[in-house]
Amino acid sequence: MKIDEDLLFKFGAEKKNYKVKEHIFSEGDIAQYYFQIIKGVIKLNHYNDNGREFIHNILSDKQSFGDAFVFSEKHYPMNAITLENSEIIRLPKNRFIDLLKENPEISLELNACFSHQIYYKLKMMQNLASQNPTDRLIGLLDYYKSFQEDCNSFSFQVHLTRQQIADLTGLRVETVIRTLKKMEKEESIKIRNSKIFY
DNA sequence: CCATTAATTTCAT
DNA sequence: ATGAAATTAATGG
Repeated sequence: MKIDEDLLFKFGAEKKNYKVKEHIFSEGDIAQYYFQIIKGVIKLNHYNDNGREFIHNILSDKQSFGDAFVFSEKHYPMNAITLENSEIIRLPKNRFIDLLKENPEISLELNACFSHQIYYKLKMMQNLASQNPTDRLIGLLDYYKSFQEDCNSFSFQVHLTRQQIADLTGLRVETVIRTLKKMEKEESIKIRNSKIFY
């Protein structure tokens, strides 16, 4: 989701700068803001009982996060942590709801975004249930490519490290490396200087 | 350069 | 086939 920044400010949003590795919110906090990235990269993650990290999503410029939680009184089930120094706009949730009431077209657009998110979350879930590492990777790549304009094959560079891909798919980094190589051989992806194109 | 981080390989299970 | 540990490559200051 992307809302015009001036409009957000008009409704009382504030801009905040975060250093790399800072928590924007943490698991257990109550959602009180709509967040949108002006510039930077953040990850939404969770640590399981063994201390292993699972990344729900990695987001960058012009993308929002945590939006789904402002409509309920739920606690966040995950952390939001910056991966780079980032500028982020935040709008208190009641003001955000005012904004939506006065701008029904944005409200509709938000529904479209939720729809997109739910669709891919569901697909990711199905892929994660698969034993086949290739399926999990393809699912992830499709998801990231879905934000991309250009749908030509190999036109999309994946800006994720091997480790991040592993944490997003529940695979080990070695498995990711081995599977990517196999996929390159099968020509479903291209790799140039370790950069992945899909 | 040196230090840090990421990618890949090795090796044991 | 998989993952921990070791090695090698790249990135950044």
